[in-house]
Amino acid sequence: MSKLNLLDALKDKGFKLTVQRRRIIETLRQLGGRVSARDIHQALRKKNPSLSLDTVYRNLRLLTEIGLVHQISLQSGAVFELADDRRHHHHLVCIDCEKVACIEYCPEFPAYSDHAASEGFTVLGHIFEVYGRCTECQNKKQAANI
Amino acid sequence: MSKLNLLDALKDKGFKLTVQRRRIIETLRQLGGRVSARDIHQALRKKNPSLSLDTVYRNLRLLTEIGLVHQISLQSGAVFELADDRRHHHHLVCIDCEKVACIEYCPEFPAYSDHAASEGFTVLGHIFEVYGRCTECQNKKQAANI
DNA sequence: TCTCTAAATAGTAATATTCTTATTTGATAA
DNA sequence: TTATCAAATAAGAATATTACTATTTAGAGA
Repeated sequence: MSKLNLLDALKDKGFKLTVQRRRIIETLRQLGGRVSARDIHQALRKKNPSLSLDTVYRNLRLLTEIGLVHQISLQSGAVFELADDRRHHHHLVCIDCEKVACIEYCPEFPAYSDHAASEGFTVLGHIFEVYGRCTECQNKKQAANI
Repeated sequence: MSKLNLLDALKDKGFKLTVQRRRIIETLRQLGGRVSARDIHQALRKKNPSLSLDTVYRNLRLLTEIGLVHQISLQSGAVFELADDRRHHHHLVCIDCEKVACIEYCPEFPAYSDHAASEGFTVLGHIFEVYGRCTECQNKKQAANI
């Protein structure tokens, strides 16, 4: 999804195109993947000192909920990335070392939208994260148990 | 999964069976679904004043990561429930009114474990949440736009 | 363009969650 | 049973995230 389409998508769903939202999306794109709310806030504060941290959080949550942004929950806090830079995907998080790997898989939309419809829900977005152990941490674990 | 099996599962994965863990699991069962870390902490404080809130958070995260507990991320904070009380399931969350509905669907394990394996990951658990709008909030939204 | 209104924001306060470090404890093996 | 040690905990400090409220603003329509 291009930048324009992102803004269109926001508008289509009935949300306003505020300057803050434009800037947050722009910054998500500029900084690349896996940035925290604080990262975005600090980057934007340089030129727009009045930007509220609350606004960053509020919009990241909104963008996540309507599927335009991916959220990755690490122990150290949440990080985000635009959902449009590559094919829709999710993440593997190592519970020992916090390493993140991309997983080229997404729970298929039709598979659960039917269930959602039966509950009267209109689906907008989702969060899907897989937890496990990476190769190195599995080996460490085994070595410790010898 | 019965209570004993839960404890066995913890042990099998190499985690210690501390009294705090037993009590947290026991409380999750007693309080039923969708309790917050604070709920659990307060319930246990009555009889065990020294229990640390940090311990509750740490264990809820661990239990979630290894798939024994479900986490639901609401705007007001995260709530949890044992994964064993009924068939494995997930949740629909209304982004307007925060209503939660159960969705009898889970991204099938084999479908993504292959992807995970190719990255060298051993899968332990996952978080899957669907965001959307419930019937009432869709109607409100439409009424407002007339 | 001007007005109007619900939605969004800024600033700050309040909570929620995680981190740090010294101490305790479950599990293992002698 | 006892010693040992990595894992887990308690307590409190530090961050992360959300809530509250007065004010501003995007978008719709006159």
